[in-house]
Amino acid sequence: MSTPTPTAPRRKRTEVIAEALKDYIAEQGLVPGDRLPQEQHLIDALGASKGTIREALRALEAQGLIHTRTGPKGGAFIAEVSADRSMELLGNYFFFRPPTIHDIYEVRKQLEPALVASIAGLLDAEAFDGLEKVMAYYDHPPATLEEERTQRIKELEFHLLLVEHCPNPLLALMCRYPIRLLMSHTVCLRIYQHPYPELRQRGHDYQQQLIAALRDGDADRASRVMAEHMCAAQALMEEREAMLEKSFFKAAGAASSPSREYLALQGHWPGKTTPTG
Amino acid sequence: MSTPTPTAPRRKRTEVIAEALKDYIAEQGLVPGDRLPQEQHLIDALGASKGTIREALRALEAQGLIHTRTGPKGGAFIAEVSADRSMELLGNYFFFRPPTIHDIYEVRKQLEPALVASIAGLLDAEAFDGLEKVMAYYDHPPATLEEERTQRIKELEFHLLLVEHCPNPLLALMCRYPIRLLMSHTVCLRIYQHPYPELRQRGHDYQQQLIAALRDGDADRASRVMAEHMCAAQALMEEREAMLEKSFFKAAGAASSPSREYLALQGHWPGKTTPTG
DNA sequence: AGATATTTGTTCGTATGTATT
DNA sequence: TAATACATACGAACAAATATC
Repeated sequence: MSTPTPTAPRRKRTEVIAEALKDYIAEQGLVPGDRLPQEQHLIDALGASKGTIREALRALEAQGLIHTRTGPKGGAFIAEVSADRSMELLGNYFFFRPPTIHDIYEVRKQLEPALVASIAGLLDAEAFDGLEKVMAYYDHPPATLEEERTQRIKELEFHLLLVEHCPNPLLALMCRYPIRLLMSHTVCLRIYQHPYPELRQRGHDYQQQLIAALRDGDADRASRVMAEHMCAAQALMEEREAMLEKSFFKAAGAASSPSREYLALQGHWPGKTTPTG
Repeated sequence: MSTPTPTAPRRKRTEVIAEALKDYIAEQGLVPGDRLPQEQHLIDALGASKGTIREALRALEAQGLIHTRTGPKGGAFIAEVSADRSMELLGNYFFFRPPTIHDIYEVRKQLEPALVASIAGLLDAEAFDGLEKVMAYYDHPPATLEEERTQRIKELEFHLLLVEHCPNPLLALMCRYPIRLLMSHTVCLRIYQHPYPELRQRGHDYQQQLIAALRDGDADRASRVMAEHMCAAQALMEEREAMLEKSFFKAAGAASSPSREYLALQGHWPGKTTPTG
């Protein structure tokens, strides 16, 4: 009864085990916090060696599905995949297909109005308090370029705060991701490093109107304000992007991230363990 | 020298290696198709054992970042993460936060009008041909319940075809995912198994109008048609969902996925609720 | 087509690290 | 502190796949 799987390229034992574990989780209805059988048990039950089992567990861990602890009472535990982890994984998809500023705002423009509509009437005093606290970071012109950049990031955090209250998990993640993209987008970081009084001023105004609408529980008005806000921001950002492209057209060396272990691949490795018996 | 770093959970060697490899990929500017150093080289360069290296590679593979081949000229190759893989990983996030039909349509309603606007004028004869070929599956009332379900799936495929032509990768993925969700959503599958002449008829009409608008390269009209289409579909689906919920309120056994290895070993699995036996 | 070399895939035995009791 | 239970890591050997001759 060995289904030959016509075009299948002979799946690795590790993959099969990983899928078996996933199925097991679904089948048993395991929920976050539950523990998987221990390594030795899996070895016996699946007839695979420790190495293979561990590779499978590593694959699940990379997907954020489990995390492991050592010691008694340790083992592999089901985890609720975090939004951060999911967006990190999403980032891999876009690594070789980087969205442009335009692409990102095209999505924000569609989704964030719906987002605020969905949370109108759901915010409590604490939520409004948090929003206003963030807005305080940019209710005044920045004194330095450093503050300029901080203000831009805080403006984006304002939007992330809104997402927190969205009852629609799908809409929430889809709103969150473009915002995170902007926070780390190279072009944005360049744009954010230049003075841009208009962007701050108009953004702040819109957000005040938005809060007013949300306080009234007026979903439609909130939605309209956000739509305008997004359109204005898109226009300003794209205009700014074009300006920057013209002004310096050379590829500035990317902000050098601190050198890490991979440097060993090029020669020098902090002699950790010399495995010379 | 009491507790070295109380908050640091002491990262596993495997994780460190996995990150090192990721950094290496970024630093070296490797692109899909490029090969990573072979196992033995990594073992030497990173001073880790074969098992550890392999676990790290497995983690990258689970993320869709690499795939490996055996034999001469084999090794670990950089892969372009596929949309399918990304959506699979996204599925993990929503596993414990399942969006409702309403949630899904709320997103589709916002995004798909923008989608068709973005592809107006970009479709060639072949593209229109493909769209009409799919529509042929449901240009007539279904004869059987089986055909009923097939027609619903084909309608969704129509939308997936549109996505293929979207130049905005972010928008494309975000349109694709809700559609895939509907294709596998348990509630949808229940809904799709019941006759629903109106849904088919109206959907087909809208799609014809949509194609006409796209042929004219009229982004605005295409967008409006899609918006109406989505609103109508949402209303019909939610109404239908409510009906079904009333009619039978028991959880029908989910369509069991094809038996995998673990089924053969099911006797060996421990029960879920075995508290520290 | 068949032999061979190269490279990953899998297993086993053992030792170490870490958290619970 | 010691004993225990569990994951983590190492290394050597062997198996399987596949490109090349």
